[in-house]
Amino acid sequence: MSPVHRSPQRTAPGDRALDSLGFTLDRTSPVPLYHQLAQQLEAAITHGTLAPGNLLGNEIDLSVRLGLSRPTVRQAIQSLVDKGLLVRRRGVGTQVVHSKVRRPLELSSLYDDLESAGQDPTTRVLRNERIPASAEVAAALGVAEGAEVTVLERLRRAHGRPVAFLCNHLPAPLLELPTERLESTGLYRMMRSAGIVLHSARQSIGARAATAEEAALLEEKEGAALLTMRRTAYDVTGRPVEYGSHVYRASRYAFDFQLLVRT
Amino acid sequence: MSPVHRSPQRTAPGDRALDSLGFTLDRTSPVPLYHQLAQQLEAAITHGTLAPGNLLGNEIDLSVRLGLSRPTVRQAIQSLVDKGLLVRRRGVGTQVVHSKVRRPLELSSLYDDLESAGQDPTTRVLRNERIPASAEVAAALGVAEGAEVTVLERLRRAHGRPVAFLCNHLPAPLLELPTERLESTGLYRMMRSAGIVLHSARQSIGARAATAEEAALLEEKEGAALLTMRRTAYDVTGRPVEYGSHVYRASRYAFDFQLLVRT
DNA sequence: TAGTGGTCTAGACCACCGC
DNA sequence: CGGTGGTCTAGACCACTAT
Repeated sequence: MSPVHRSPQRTAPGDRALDSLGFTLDRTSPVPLYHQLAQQLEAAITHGTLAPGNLLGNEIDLSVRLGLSRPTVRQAIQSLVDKGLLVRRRGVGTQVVHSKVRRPLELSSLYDDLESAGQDPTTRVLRNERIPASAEVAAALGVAEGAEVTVLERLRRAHGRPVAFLCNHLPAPLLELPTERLESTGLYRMMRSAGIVLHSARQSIGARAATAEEAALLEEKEGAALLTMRRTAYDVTGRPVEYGSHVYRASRYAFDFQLLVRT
Repeated sequence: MSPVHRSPQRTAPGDRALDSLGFTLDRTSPVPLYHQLAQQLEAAITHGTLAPGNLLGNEIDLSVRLGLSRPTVRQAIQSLVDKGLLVRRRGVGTQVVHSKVRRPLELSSLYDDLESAGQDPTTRVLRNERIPASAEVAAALGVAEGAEVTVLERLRRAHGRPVAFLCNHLPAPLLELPTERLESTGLYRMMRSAGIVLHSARQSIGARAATAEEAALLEEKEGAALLTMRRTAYDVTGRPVEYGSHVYRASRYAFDFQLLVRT
């Protein structure tokens, strides 16, 4: 006479695939329970164990089966809804979204710099010095004109061919940027390990024709279409910590990302 | 001997500006309490009543003062953290982010089509008919090649001058798209009022040189740099509902948005 | 050490959906 | 109508930060 009664395995397509999944929760772990659950659900979705359209089963049953409270289960589910992997509908249930929708995780070039820098693509530092801030840079970084800033110019290659020219400015007192580490580690990783916690960035993506210098550097013809990106990044205190001005070879690069619709 | 004791008004800069704010909560309203609170907090931030750097006061006090439970207050605060308006730090408190960080709400061209279509910018429909799907369109929309799709070609102007050429394909059975309504209402609004609930979109932004036809249409020179955007939009069931292929005059248009860093 | 947000529990009632 | 997620409560203990 258990308080929970599992209905006789409904084999209708797209139903309760969760029943047979073995979830393991470690209450001694420092990882929050809702996060452990979310990770395992996400893995099950990624591996196809939880197929698109599958219902997750109602939250009450789920919490009883897992030995968790309902709010904790909801928190796990909510995090996957926020990632776009699950959809909740009142009166219906929670189901896995169809696969086409969730292939590229999201984000744009900030992610690119943040994670994949110095990997498959190689980056060569062309310039790395401290100079007085120009009016434009000073305004973007919120420092006084003439204040010392670090200027960085880098050429990024993929498969041996140029992809982008990156110019970045940072307040000089913020951190040291030895060229060797920059080439192997990537700018954002270095900022993070220097204790700088990023909060957000404002970006503007545009296009224009290549100048003669840009063309030479990127192995394009003068006047070729280039993709441009300007960005100011802020840390959690709201202080601007980086101002970037990048140009990409449009013939070899595009910004790919996913948008979730705010409901 | 009240269980909560309010420390003597600290007047240090950036502290407890919330004390004097009058929040009104209506328990008979269909609007959730956490949402009412979030809206009023957001308004206070937007109007500057809650200045950047201001601490919000701890969640326990706040919930007592408002007559709400702590989880409800947390839910309100969390929604503003997700929007990038507030920052929480354990052991410190919750504070308003600095203003530069939060100027443009976020989103890119999906928002543009979703909200601002048919407003200041005017849109002229150049083509609106039903045709058999090409291989490319069929693949993008997940329909059979040759299935009936609606093709839309529009020219968008701002301040009387061309800004973008928009080409969209939709599964024909999805909805009716009378040209007159399209020009006044915008595509996404029409989809929404037809009961189509959007979930997400995959986008790719690139650049290339203008063809002769595009140049003529957009009042640019042949070979001028254009910004391009390709997008597939999905509804909550994961079904593709729109495939768009847009070109923008780079000299008069850029994608502007804010990224929040996933922590 | 005191104060903050982070996590978690065990209930409750309601609104919406599909049958 | 029964089942689902949506909202809300009133506690509890823990981890981190600053002083």
